[in-house]
Amino acid sequence: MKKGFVTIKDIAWELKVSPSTVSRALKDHPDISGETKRAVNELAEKLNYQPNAVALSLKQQRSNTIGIIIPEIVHYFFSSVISGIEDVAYEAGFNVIICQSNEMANREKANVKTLLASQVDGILVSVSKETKDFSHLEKILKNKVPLIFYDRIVPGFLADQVIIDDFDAACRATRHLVDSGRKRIAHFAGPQNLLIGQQRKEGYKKALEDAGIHLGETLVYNADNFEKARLAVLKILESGTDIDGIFAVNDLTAIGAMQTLQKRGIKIPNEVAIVGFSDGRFSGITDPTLTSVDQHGYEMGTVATRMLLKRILSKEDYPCETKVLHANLIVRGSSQVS
Amino acid sequence: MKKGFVTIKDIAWELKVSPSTVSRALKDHPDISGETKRAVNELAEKLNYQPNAVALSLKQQRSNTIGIIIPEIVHYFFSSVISGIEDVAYEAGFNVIICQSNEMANREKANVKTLLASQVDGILVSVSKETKDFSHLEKILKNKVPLIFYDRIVPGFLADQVIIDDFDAACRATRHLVDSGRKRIAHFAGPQNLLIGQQRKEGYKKALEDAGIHLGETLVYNADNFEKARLAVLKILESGTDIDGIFAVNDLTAIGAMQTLQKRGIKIPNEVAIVGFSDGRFSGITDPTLTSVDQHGYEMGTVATRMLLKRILSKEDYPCETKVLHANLIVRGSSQVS
DNA sequence: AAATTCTCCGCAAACGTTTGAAACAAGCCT
DNA sequence: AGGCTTGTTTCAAACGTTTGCGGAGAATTT
Repeated sequence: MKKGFVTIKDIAWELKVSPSTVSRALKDHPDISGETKRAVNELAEKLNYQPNAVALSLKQQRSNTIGIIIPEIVHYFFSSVISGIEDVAYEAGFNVIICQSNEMANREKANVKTLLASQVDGILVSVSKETKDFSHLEKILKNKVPLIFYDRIVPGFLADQVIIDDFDAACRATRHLVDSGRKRIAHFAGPQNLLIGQQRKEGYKKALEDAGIHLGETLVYNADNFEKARLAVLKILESGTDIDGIFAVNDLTAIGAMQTLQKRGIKIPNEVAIVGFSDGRFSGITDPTLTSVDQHGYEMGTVATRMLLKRILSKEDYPCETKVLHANLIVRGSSQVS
Repeated sequence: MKKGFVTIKDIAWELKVSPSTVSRALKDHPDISGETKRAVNELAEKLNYQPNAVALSLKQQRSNTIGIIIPEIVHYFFSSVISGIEDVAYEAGFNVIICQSNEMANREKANVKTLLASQVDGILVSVSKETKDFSHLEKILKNKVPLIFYDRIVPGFLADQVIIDDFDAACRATRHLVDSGRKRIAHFAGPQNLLIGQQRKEGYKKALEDAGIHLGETLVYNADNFEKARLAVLKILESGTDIDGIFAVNDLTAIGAMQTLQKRGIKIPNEVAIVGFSDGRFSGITDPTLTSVDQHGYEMGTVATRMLLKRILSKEDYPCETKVLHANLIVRGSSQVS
């Protein structure tokens, strides 16, 4: 009464039957007479009865809740992953608890603790950039809670995972530049201690090799944000280096490069074509619009969640799975001479 | 054992004491001898005991979880609100369940149901654009669950709320244009059935009146996205309407306007100055950078959560509160002749 | 008429934890 | 010795729900 919540007991008391009868009536158990069922359901409806999910969790040792650990929700990619997760989870009757690590290892550790204490039935993790030690993740498995990595995985860690084929996507992005006739394509690369940084660079190199363009790393620049891109472009211009295309590790970098080039009067895409990678929201608002790789965050969320639910609902153990999602190249104005 | 979780009973059994003793020992109850306490804590540590949050919730009729209903997480503003909420909530030992309404009324209704079933201790709501009927929100209060509105409120609904002073912010944004010498300032307005649409337009009109510029609504255009902004600008140019400033209802609109003007060779900010509103992520990557209003999403999240926690933790009832946050105008290149 | 089956329902235990009250032992005061 | 207090521990009930088992009564079979 206190909290204003109607319980099975309230209904039982009102109808002068036992709680067990009410429970069974509500779930259409064959042992209960039609008469009783009708009365119970009617009253439940009238009193607006809502089963207490907490009590249920305790009873059946299953919280019907899954936990997400995510680096930073403010990124378009990650928030679309969340949307995918939520949709599948709610569809299956699961709640979702979201924890942000904010790219900090100890925060991530605390998140794991929180989620385990909440008795989540499974956890989806994208590890923070800072995470070096994985004992907290091992603790998850030790507690027999299913764990799925999405996007940012831990190489060698035995768990299900769903990732983007960064290498292939980078390769196709670069090939697109090659196919449109570019020969001197630069790469603005991300940090090489991160897998995505490596993979995207390797994809770039592979595409060039395949095309018989032997540049090695002579046109690879270390630039993974707006400002660094600006500086890299200035360096290119000042050194008189000849380029006719740029494949950037992310959209912000691509946009920084594009603007700096434009300011110097260089025409995009005619003189230099540009391809970005994945940050989603920006590609439509630049001028010209930015060719980029669509990382399919939403799809990644749905796939990862389905893998998790499968683990949760299956009784027996089965080997770890890895799903590789293919990213699409979305060709827009920055690489297409119209 | 099954789930790999250590319970108080396991510890009790191992130490041949009762569960109650263990429970009290863990919370340093004075009734328990130092000897026992030490033994219990030691074993708990060793076995990696984690209190079962679900059992706790059931026992103390408090889940230590708060629910958030949010229109769409992918917007920068909303995701920063979430960050603010999370930080304060976790600080206070509360979990957070996030539900997206995706701007759909019936989805929002389902969210309320989910959250109530999860026995959340309080709910933070930003209503969807579609919501016309508020019975589901009333149900929250009927169940004596505290409810706080943030950003998108329901006028006349008796609940705590925290909002931005849109009127004032719009007024200051417009005044900034006036102060920099602009006389013919257009407003690209949002839908007038939404409060923010109205308020921002009124703020615009107020600033002009204050400055003795009597334009009425002659320069108000209905445009609240990238494409509509493009069309509105074309209309202005074709009709030969003279403008030297634009205050747009959001950043995307501002950017659409800016690009279209630039394509026609009009210099920003020299010929037309532009001010946007709030979408956060875009303002730094345009050329010139975009003057805009910072909505302080993170702060809104923290403030709203503190209000909620106060409600949850206080025993007695007190009148509803409304907190109005002031938004900052961030002056950048699009309105400032350097 | 007795034995069996069927229909419907309640009892009690369980999930993990907390907590008021009771129990027990030991030590102290009359 | 009986009555106190003091210190430590256990008992039992409770939170809301589910579920195996048993039981009462009626209907059916033998």
